Amino acid sequence: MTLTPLQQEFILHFGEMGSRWGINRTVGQIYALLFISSDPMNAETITTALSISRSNTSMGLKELQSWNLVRLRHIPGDRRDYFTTPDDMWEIVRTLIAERKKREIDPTLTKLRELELQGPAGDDYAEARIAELREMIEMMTGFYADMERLETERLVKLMTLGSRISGLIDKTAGMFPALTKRK
Amino acid sequence: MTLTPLQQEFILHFGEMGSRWGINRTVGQIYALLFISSDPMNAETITTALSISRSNTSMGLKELQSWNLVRLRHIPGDRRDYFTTPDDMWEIVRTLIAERKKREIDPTLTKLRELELQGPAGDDYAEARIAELREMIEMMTGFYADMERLETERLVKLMTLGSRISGLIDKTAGMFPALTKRK
DNA sequence: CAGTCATTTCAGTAATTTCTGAAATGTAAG
DNA sequence: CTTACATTTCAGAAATTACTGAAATGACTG
Repeated sequence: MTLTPLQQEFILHFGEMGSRWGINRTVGQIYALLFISSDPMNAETITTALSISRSNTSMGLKELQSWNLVRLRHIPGDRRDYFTTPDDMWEIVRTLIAERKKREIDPTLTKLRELELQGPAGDDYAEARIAELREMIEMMTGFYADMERLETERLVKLMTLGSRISGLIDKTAGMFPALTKRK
Repeated sequence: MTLTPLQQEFILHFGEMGSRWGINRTVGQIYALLFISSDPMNAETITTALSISRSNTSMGLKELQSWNLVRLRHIPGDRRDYFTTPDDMWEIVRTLIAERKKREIDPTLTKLRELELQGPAGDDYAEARIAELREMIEMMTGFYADMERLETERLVKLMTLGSRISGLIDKTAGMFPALTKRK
């Protein structure tokens, strides 16, 4: 397994970015390798391609599976596990956002609700800030949930609307009067 | 400086989440403390409130300043630096997204463009994947740039529109025929 | 069911990150 | 210019995270 210079550079970059993305270097590299490889790969191939230990590969793949970022494949007559990333880029992005939300936002939303349930703590400012933060997160996760339900086709349309979105939003003021009342 | 149980729990949670958010525990705690405190705080107060070292506070505040997440304030007759978080939650969210984009996405976008400029590397699949990834990132950052330009009022409207946006998007097909042609 | 191959687990080590205390630097006031 | 803080820097210690090799487990095959 030899990598082209292009693959090398791409993989090394993902490794370096890993820490910023909340994964470690090897996990980033494994993902990058699978992402730019047309065919599924087994653990042994990954191990030699990246010059890491077999056990490291195993743990990295486990991590990627926990993120739902890789697909397990099998080849007839070969009992090794093969891995790929989805072909569809939108599927990848959706998974990534969903998983990050699950790890980075949901626990905090839960905690904030918990704190509010504990009732007045005699600290009006803190309580108000916590409520405000919770409301903000709820609004954003609510919007995300709506977007998640849209088919890719419509999502693309929305994203490419650009500045025309502005006028569109205003038009809705008349269509849904209930929306115009803001606290 | 004594913290209420509510403050304590909130701060500890932010500390624990810190690593998932790409900051360390004390940076998370300092931010949390400032966020739920009505008045600006100086480094010494933060240090004792969180039971950390003065130097750690200094470094943490530097980090938060590099993220643009805190504001420096001064009190007449007091030459110490005081820190707060913005009152406006939307400002906080905008900053957070902008900074994460800068750290987590922009470097990769740059690298991908760089790789494409290096010309054909004789690996069609990898090249196609890299181009596809770049296009996806460009579409999303482009959309983000558009959203960033919207005033908060309109952004709130859009976010609360939610799935009702769907029908609206379809209507635009007639309004802007150019948009309907997708590759 | 014995042998072979694939994967996982795990204890120890290596590498990295975070934190501290002390010293250095900066800064305003007298 | 000196004193009195305030803040930053930085080398080493502490804590955490990542990685490896060896052993254990699992799973198919003949």
